[in-house]
Amino acid sequence: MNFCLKFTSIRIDYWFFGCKVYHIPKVRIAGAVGFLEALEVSIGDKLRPISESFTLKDHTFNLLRAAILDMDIYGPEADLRLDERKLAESLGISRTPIREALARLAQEDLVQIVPRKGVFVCRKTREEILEMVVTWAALESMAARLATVHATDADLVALRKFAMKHSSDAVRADIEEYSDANIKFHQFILKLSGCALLGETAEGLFIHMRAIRRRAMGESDRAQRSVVDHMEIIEALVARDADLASSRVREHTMRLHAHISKTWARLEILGAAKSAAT
Amino acid sequence: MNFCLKFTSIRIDYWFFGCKVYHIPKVRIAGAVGFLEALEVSIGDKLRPISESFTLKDHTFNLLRAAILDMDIYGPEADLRLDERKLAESLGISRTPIREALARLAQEDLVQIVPRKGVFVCRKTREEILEMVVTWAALESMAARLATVHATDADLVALRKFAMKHSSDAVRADIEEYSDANIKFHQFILKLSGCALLGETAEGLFIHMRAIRRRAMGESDRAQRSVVDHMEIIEALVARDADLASSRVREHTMRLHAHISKTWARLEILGAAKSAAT
DNA sequence: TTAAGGTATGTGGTATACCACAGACTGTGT
DNA sequence: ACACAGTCTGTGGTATACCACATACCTTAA
Repeated sequence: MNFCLKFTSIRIDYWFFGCKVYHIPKVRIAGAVGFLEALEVSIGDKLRPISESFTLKDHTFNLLRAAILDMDIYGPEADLRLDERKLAESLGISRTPIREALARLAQEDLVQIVPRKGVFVCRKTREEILEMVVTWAALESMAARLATVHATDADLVALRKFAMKHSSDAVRADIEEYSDANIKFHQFILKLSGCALLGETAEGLFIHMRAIRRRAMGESDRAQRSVVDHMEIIEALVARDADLASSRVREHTMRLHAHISKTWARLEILGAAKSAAT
Repeated sequence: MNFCLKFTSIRIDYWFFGCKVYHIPKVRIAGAVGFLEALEVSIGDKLRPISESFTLKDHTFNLLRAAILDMDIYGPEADLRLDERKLAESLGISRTPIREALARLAQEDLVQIVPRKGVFVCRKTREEILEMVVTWAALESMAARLATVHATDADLVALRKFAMKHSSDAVRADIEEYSDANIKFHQFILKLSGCALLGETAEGLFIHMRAIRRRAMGESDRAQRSVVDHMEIIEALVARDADLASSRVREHTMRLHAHISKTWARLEILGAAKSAAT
């Protein structure tokens, strides 16, 4: 007993505002059993819109972005140079899509393109990092304010559960683990705001913030303090107190700001070398 | 009597962190008068570092950006299509730098590149605009908070002077004029924060906000209300009251949010059509 | 030995040719 | 009339060739 899938036709006949309207035919299953002839199964259900117009430049962009995120940007021996031709060769594609990806990365301030000199991954100066922290604080404190209105009780329960689950990491001084959870906590709040743009805007800062938070977390008793702060933030959200939630989030992040401002001097030096190279 | 400028040499001999260290020679002015031989004038003072590496792609980027800003994006008959080849022809350059400029614009969400369909200027949906207003409010209210610390008294005097100078525009219902001044007022506050990134981040939203504010300004008595709000903001800044300044700025911008939310239905329709086309 | 000049090489910038696909148009058999 | 299929043109995507400039290196004359 065998089956034969027979397509009478699959054609694109109409376009509606740029969206394909396929003619999905019924598939007749012609087999040994007569009454199966009548059985018609639409395969349309199993057809996804295909990989929506995959392009090398987008792929390259995401690839490079992820690669930069993984790099130890602030390591003393980090290779900050990106060679278009080498990238092209190792990816097995031409320079064109790579250049467009790099152009986008440059727009995001992730890399700096210096004509006829090279493409360099951007290291941020201490001042720039401090400004990122401030901007992050601005976004997240607004997010907390909105969250007191838009978050459901269930959301907040989930947030508290998440925070408590990971508080033990901080106690165990499992920095690496807690650091990731910490970041997710803040992204959680951004999401609860119901304003996607807040999260998206913060996302651009996030790449650098990730390295920063991780580094700061290990210093002094910041992890323990962080746990307390987070709990207080949750309390304010649960109480639906917009002003309180907003200011607690802001102060929490600005404590990171103060910490960096006081503690980190080395970055300033690195930054100075970098800006001199510009 | 004639003079002859004789360059003994202008050479680039050393490179320091990518920065040229020129050998700027002394110029000997050889003329009829003997003692002029001894006179040495450095022409180094008149040498600017040349137009720092001008590139077509950057130029095109700025050009297109400005052009889009000038467009009546939300007009019913606006031509949202950008044709790479036509742009290339009218600018007299090839497609390559244009594509890279477009890639950057796409990264800024100013245009949308649809493979094999076209490049389209992005119209924002009403929801997206509302989110931009919220994000703007977040940034500017933080800026106001910082401004209470970082702005000098002179800065605030200048701000007040600026606001008062243009308040008459609002009274005269000179919307176009006042609208521009209004935007500058807000950018002024962002600048006074001393945190450049806040301003830069807001700049991305600004292109759309400009069209929005202008449009909203003409509706109901928003211009008059705006003048009052601005003055109250200035008072709070002068009083160095961070919480008050911050919340007044936020509430001022969120009033725009509420206004748009209530009033604008047409954009929703336009937006729907646009997103259907995606 | 030193410094001015020439030269080779590597880099990003640009122009161009060609591709695959979108989607409208035309024809053709029923 | 209508469904179906072939075809043609326009679009962005990609590969490639070549350019001008940056810069290290070599040559040569003082």
